[in-house]
Amino acid sequence: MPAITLPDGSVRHFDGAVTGTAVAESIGPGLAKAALAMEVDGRLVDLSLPIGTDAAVRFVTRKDEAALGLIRHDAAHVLAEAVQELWPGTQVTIGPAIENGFYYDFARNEPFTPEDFPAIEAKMREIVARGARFEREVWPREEAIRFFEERGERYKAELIRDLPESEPISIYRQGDWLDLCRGPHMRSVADVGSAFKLMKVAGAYWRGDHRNAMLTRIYATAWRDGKELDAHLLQLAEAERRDHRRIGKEMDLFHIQEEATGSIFWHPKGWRLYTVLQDYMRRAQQGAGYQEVRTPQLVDRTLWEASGHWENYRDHMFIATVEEEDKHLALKPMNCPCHVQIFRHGLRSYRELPLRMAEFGACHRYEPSGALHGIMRVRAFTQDDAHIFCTDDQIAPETARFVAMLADVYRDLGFDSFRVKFADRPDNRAGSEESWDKAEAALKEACRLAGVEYEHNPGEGAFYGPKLEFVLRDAIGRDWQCGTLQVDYVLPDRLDASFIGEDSARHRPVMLHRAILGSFERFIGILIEQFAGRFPMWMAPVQVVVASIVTDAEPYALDVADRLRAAGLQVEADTANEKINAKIRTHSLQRVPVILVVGRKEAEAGTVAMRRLGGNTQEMLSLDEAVALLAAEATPPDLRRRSGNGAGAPADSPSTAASSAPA
RNA sequence: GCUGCUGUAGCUCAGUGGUAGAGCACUCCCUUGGUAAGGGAGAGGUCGUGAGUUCAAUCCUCACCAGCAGCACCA
Repeated sequence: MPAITLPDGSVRHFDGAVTGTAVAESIGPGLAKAALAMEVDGRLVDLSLPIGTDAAVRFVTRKDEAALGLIRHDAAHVLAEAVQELWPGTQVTIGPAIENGFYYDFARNEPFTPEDFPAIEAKMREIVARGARFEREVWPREEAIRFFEERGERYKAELIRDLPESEPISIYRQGDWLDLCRGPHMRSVADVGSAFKLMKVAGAYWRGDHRNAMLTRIYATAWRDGKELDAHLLQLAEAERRDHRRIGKEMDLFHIQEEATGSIFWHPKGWRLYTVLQDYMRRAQQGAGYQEVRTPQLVDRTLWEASGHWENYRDHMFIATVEEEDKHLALKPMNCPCHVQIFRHGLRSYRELPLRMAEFGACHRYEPSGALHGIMRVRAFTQDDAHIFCTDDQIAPETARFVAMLADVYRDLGFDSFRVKFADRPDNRAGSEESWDKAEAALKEACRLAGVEYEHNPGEGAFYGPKLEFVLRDAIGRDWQCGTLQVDYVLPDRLDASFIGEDSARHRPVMLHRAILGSFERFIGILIEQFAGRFPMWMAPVQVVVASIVTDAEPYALDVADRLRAAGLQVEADTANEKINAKIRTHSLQRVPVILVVGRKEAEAGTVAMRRLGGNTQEMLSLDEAVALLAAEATPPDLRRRSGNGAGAPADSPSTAASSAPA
């Protein structure tokens, strides 16, 4: 006599086990028609599943977000059926729903190409139109293995073999086709609908392990209706429009060429961006009590052996040798061992702790060729790195202090919120279990005291310690992991760092590795995409262009540019033999935030006609007013706070620069 | 690194087994124009690199390099 509790709190009683379908029908024909699956006590299951005991039931309809996962998973089955119908002999493996869609990995000698997509999509639509019902069956394990092996589906057979004994072997049929699957599924393939699209083909290792065979994967996107599909495709187009590689080219910020793959040639405008950001970070660090240092690029392998990096990352290090000396020097892949060298140069007192040592550390790592990506993933990069040498007791306050600094920086750089992840011990790690216990507990406690809430990210810590990962969300909803804070008991021990305590005895400091941007290269890539190249005034590589209308106004245009330059602005004068329309167009496409137009009128009156990027109106200002206004807008947010902008201005008053950024 | 795709002018791209084309950008000339492209002329490429097939290769084959997508990696 199961009693079914519905989300509105009402309870329905049934004589004996009852399927979800029957429950839905008892509620009403509308729901019976709309229900795709149900949640029984919070677990998503097939409507056909009989409910034998009291339970809370919620029906999932197409309106429900949860329908997305079902549609995508069912669509994956439809894709697999379509492919096997078109190319018999292709082996199926797995095909999960993922963010925005699904994929299916196939084993086939001949890989698929996008040219195959129309045929596959047509076949999928045919299968959806057939509308076969999903039927779940539970098979004896041995029979299932034999069945798939006889059909030459050795991957499926392997999957079944590796399922735990307790797991029932469930098979879903859709018409003549069937697949091993945990479920749940909707009622029939017709529920998949038509809002799906095959996106790309790619290789993928069987079970994600690079030692295994490479399968051929088809990615697809699937949604509840065509409108959602279109919105998603639009979002992809938007991401492409913002691609930092495209914008970097368009705005002449940087380039990369074959002779230095993975390293960046920064052009003047890109380097301007870089130095503005670096200057800002330098001020932020000074304000937060860091001491800046600079350490060697080339360091003998013995130091990397001592630190443990040689053992773990030797293959990813650039090695330089000198024939006369039989020495192996490594281009430093990171800064921490060098910072320890400064720390241990001379006796340290507990009075010096916490000691915050910062470096814009230029590092080189031999990244695998397939990992390189524009300026986001490179082989030569500069970290906004720092190490805090402190005692156990100082971990919590230093964590709080760091998180506060990081939040300020992110806000100034145009990111209002971030998430935190807690990454704990990885499989491949240095240090004893005890030290890991201690480090993880200390970091957790520090988060608690600092009021930092985090998600768990198991097994993703650094090899020497657990870490907090700080994740930004950009203007179009993408996440970027940038900041990090890592607790390290291992390195101070390996490199024998110590300080003299109050008790006159030697003690080991803890090291906190931390970064806010991560690397300048990657972060600038993120900024380019975040702003789509339309930087706030203070970051813009060219802040103002003075455009003359007629030759007579040329001397005045040059004067105006000089005045702005003297006020510290990045300014260009455009006195080319072009119409003003063409100049406006050129500099708007270059995403220059402010264009000052000067003709005869302005030259005579000592004024400028100001036009802002994204607007199509002009404002007439005297030259003095314009210089004062633009210089104020171009002031970095931290300096604006410092100068106070008048007494009593709130520290976090919205910046004019930000408000002038185009919508 | 793995799988697949791509590589032609500064940029975006077309094209052919008989040694190349467009638009934009660039240079010069005309034009002095008031808020997203004024007109004309010119210059610019050993078709990623190296081998092979062929009477003949930018085009076909192979290798390498680089880029793109995904996977794997990311101290």
